[in-house]
Order: sequence, then structure tokens, then C-alpha cells
Amino acid sequence: MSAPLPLSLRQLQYVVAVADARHFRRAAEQCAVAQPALSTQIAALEEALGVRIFERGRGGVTLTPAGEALVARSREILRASEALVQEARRHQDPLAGTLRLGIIPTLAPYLLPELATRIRQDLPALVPRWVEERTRGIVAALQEGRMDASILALEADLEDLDWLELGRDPFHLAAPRGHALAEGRGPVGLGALEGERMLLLEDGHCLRDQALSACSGARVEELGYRATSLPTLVQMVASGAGLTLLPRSALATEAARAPVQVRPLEEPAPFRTLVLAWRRGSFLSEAAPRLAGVLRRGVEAVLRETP
Amino acid sequence: MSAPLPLSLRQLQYVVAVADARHFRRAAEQCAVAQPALSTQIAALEEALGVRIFERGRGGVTLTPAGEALVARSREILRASEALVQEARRHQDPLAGTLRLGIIPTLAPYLLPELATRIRQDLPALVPRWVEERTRGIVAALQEGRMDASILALEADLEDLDWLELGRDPFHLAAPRGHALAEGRGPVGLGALEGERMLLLEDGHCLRDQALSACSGARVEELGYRATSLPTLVQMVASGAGLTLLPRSALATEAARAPVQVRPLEEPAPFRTLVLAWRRGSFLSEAAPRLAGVLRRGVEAVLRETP
DNA sequence: CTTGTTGATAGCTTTTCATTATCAAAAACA
DNA sequence: TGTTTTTGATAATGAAAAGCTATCAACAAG
Repeated sequence: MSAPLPLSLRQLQYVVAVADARHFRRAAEQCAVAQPALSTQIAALEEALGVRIFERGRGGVTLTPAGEALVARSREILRASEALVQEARRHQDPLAGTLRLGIIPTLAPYLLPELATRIRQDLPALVPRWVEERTRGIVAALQEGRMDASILALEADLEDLDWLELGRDPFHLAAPRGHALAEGRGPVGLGALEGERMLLLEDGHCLRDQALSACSGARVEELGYRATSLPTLVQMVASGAGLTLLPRSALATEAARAPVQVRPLEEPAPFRTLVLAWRRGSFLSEAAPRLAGVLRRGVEAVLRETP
Repeated sequence: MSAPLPLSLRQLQYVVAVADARHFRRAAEQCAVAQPALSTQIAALEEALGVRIFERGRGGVTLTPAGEALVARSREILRASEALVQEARRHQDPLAGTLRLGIIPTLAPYLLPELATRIRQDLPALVPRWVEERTRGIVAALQEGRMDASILALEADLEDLDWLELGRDPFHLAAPRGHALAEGRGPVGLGALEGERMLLLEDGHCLRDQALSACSGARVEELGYRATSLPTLVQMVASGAGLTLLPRSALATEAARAPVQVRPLEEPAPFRTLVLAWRRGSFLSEAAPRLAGVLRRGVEAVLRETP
């Protein structure tokens, strides 16, 4: 590493002040210190650099060529230092500046458009950097500090992350048009799924596990094929390959673009809990409720869109 | 003026060290301080900026987004600071870097080519900024610190400048071809000028006063016309308007390009003393003899060129 | 359940930086 | 010319900052 620098920012301030005032006393006044303090500091700097910066004598204080160059660089350094302080001020509110946000793939396409808009409106100083990843990867990224906060579904092992609830996302039954269970619009009991063939996502998606446990009461058959995404899954259902459980958040988008019939499940309907999670004790902790509030309104809006 | 900055270069060094090592203890080792010193300084900086820079916890030390930005700026500032120190080192020798040099107009055209070459060869680190001005202006510029050193002729009022001799520049008689005094090549006595019409430079050139005092013994007549430069003066002589005294330094150049006859003056021949002058006590003081040595060799070379 | 590692904290010492008082040199004034 | 004023440098001293050693609490690894 670099050796300790033989100069201080204060010394540079003093040098610039003298260069501007061409007068030690007035410069000291500008710096709000006594004149000897300034004289001593400048002498110390000249000693440390081995260079005369000022020429003291008749005709007042003048700069040596070396001093001329050093003053120019000093101004540059001081400007950069003030910029650093400004930057820090901008970051004082954790909800200003860049924030690395994660979201799971079964939520991203349905929530992101709405959430991005909400953030732009309600937290204009925030610059979100969205990363789409599955729960496992998100938890690791949060733990390791590669990510600041994330939107995911509970019943995952969040180790020691903190979280706040954003909303409850109930499951609906999706069936191909013409299927027996596609008749009627009222709630369907889970018992009706008995013996039906169910389509699920591939391993690694928390939604897969949640859907499985929702069906756990009914003896259903899982198809060999496992979809890589919700849109694919819905396409499969539409083509008559089987049934599936869809979270309400996906309904407005998915039911609109594929010929599937959707029906709610009978109360108490199974649901997944959407949360905002962050590393416990992270810089976000205090501001997390504010962020969660904004996101919650977005999530609620999406859940209300259900046809 | 700017308020005192709430941060120190050392703090920035510590921050960068921790960011690099992602480890307080190792960073402290790199900085050659005990770990608590580093912890305290970083805590103080975080307090001063009102921003968490590092996230301490499982998985080691990580940067907050604010920290990421601050570290980048810190690196920038530290780099600039080291550059400043480097710059100072380059200026430690006053004969390295820029030097503002003055020279009087009656020397400039004859000495500068030679001197510039000598400096380039013998003081390669020196970057001379030549300014041509008359003695009066040069003395003022030196006093006021607008110039660092100058080449001029003595018998000027140098007030409290210091100086070193560079050489003696004896006067020669210049006459038009065919003029009575142009016969023969041997030394001419000043008495021979009795009653001759002399051409001189305009007011303000020290050479004018020096030539006048050289002729003071002989009753000569000065022409109404006063030349603005030595080349002009020589042209006037060549055209038969009169005689003049030329310093030897100008002979090689002037006698070669105008049809004038040049003869030395009888011993003890009048001369002007060429010196290097600088502000007493200026940063140049210690290095002036070295500079003068280089210049003296150049001046001697020019004076030897005489045909 | 110990053991080793992390960064934070406490108590004390050293260093740094500032203060006031004063000086010598140089301008400015009379 | 001699005084007065103004300049930056210096000395003595006190307060603040930053360092050190020792120790702590939290956590991970045996």
C-alpha cells in the first residue's frame, strides 16, 4: 500500500487561501485560524515537499513556479474532496442513489413494470438496479453484500435476513378451455383436483414447492415435464397437457394471452407471502419500511388487477 | 473560503485499504498502524459524512453502495495527492521544471539560439520561458515575482537583485564601407571619433547609455534619428548615415548581413558586463551559480565567434 | 463447549495543531 | 530622519486528535 502522505487537506486549503489572498494574515482570517497556525502549516508543507511554494518579501507574497503548479493541483484535490462530501450527502438517505434490488423470476414479469413506476414516482432519488434470480441465489447475494434488498416469497429459508410483508398472493386453478374444471367461475375445492395431472415449474423455483405443498392434501399426479417459466407453464396448460396453480399476481398478464380458464380456490385458499428482505443490520434497515411501503402499494395494485 | 473539510487524506487511505483488503486487521497492517486506529478513523469518517461505508458482519467486510462510490472518489483524490508530491519532487531542483527567464533586446537575437541549445543539453529538466524586455521592465518583473531570472547588462540600477557575471562584451566601432575609419583592421582609438556623426538606439535601451558613456571622452555628434533595434542601427550605418558602437556579441550576426566594416577599440576598450540577475533570497538563489555556469559557457562561445 | 477470529471499545500516551504573545524586517508616515 | 504600522516568522503553552496496548462481545469452527 501507499506510504503515508506527507501532506494534509488542511495544508492544501491553507496554500490555496494564501495563493488567493496573496497575504498570510488575510488568508488566515478566511480560514478562520490565527496567522501563526497558517504560517506553521505552510512551512511544514514546504519542508515536507522540499520545495518553496511562496516567495515572501517585498511586493507581498508571490508564488514560485513550483508553487504555481502545486496550487493548481491543490485546487483540484480540494474540489474532488468537496465532491466526495457532496456525494456522501446524497447517499445519506439510503433511498437515494443506487440500490441493488433482487426479485424472483415468478414475480419479475408481473410486478416489475408496476414497481418501477412506483419507485420513479415515490422515490425519485432512488436508482434501482434490478437483478432477477431464484430465491437461493438471492439469499446468497444478500448475505454476501452483492445485493441490498430483494422481493421474494416466504417459506424460503431466509437465514438471518430481515423482511417485511408486501402482500399475500393466493393461488388460482388454471385449466385448459373445455376442461371439466374450467366450467363455472366460482371457487374450486382442492379436493376436485383428485387424480388430475398437474404441471409444475422445474426445480429451484420456490413457486414449485409452494404449489406442491398446496396440493399436498389431494392425491394429484405430476407430469414428467417441468416448465422453465410461468409463461411456458401456462402455454402447456392451454394446450391441454394438464392443470396448474397460478399465483394471482400472474393472472392479469397470463390469462390474457393464453386460452386458459382461471378459477379461485375455496377458502381458506393457499397463498404465498411476498416480502421485501434485506441483510439484518444493513444500511437499509432504517429505511426498509419506507421502501416496503412504496412496494406494497405496487403489489396491491397488481393483485387488484385480477379479472 | 470553503469550510474546513470534515475528512482527512489519512482517512481516505484507510478506507481504500479496507476496501482492498476487505479486512480491517490486514488493512491496518498494510497501513502500518494498529487495527483500533483504523477502526476509529473509519468510524469517525462515517460519522462525519453521515453515511455507512462498510457493512461489517458475517461474510467479512463489504461495501455499501455509498461506500462503493466514496472509495472510487477516494482513490481519485489519493492519486492526485501522490501526483502532487511527485510534482514537488520534480521541482525540488529549481533547475527542473518551468523557469521564467528575461533577456534584454540587444542580447536576445545573438545569445538566445546558443543559450537555448546549452540549456537543452546541460539542464535537460529545465523548461525556460523566455521573455524579451528592456532592463527597466525586467528589473520590475523580477522584483514583483513575475520573472525568475534574467540576462542583462550591468551599470543598470539593479536595486536589490543578486547577480553573477556571465562575461564582458567589449564595444567595437562599426563604419560604412569606404569610410575613412573603415580602413585597416587594427584597434581604433576613441579619439579618432572626434567630430564623427554617431548613430544610437532610442531611449530605454541600456546599450544606448553605455555607448554614450563610452564616447564621453570624444566630442561626437549624435544624429537626430534613433534606431529601435540593433539590426536597424546597423542598416543605417551601412547606408552611410554615420558610425556606431556595436557590442562584440552582435558582431558575428550583424557584420555578416550588412556591408559594414568593424574594428576593435584600443585598450582599455570599453565594455558592458553581462550578468544573470535574480531576486535576492528567491528560490533560485542556491541554484543560480549552476545556471550562470551554463549560461556563461554559452556567452563565451558567442563572444569567441567574432570574425 | 472450548478456541480462534472478527471488528469495536476503553484507558492512556504521544503527536499534532492551535492559540496568544512577541520579534525582526520592511514600508509608510511625519 | 526617526517613528509608527504592517508584514510574516518564532516561542511558549494548551487543547484536540490520533496513536498504542489491552480487552470485549459476537460469531465460526472445531
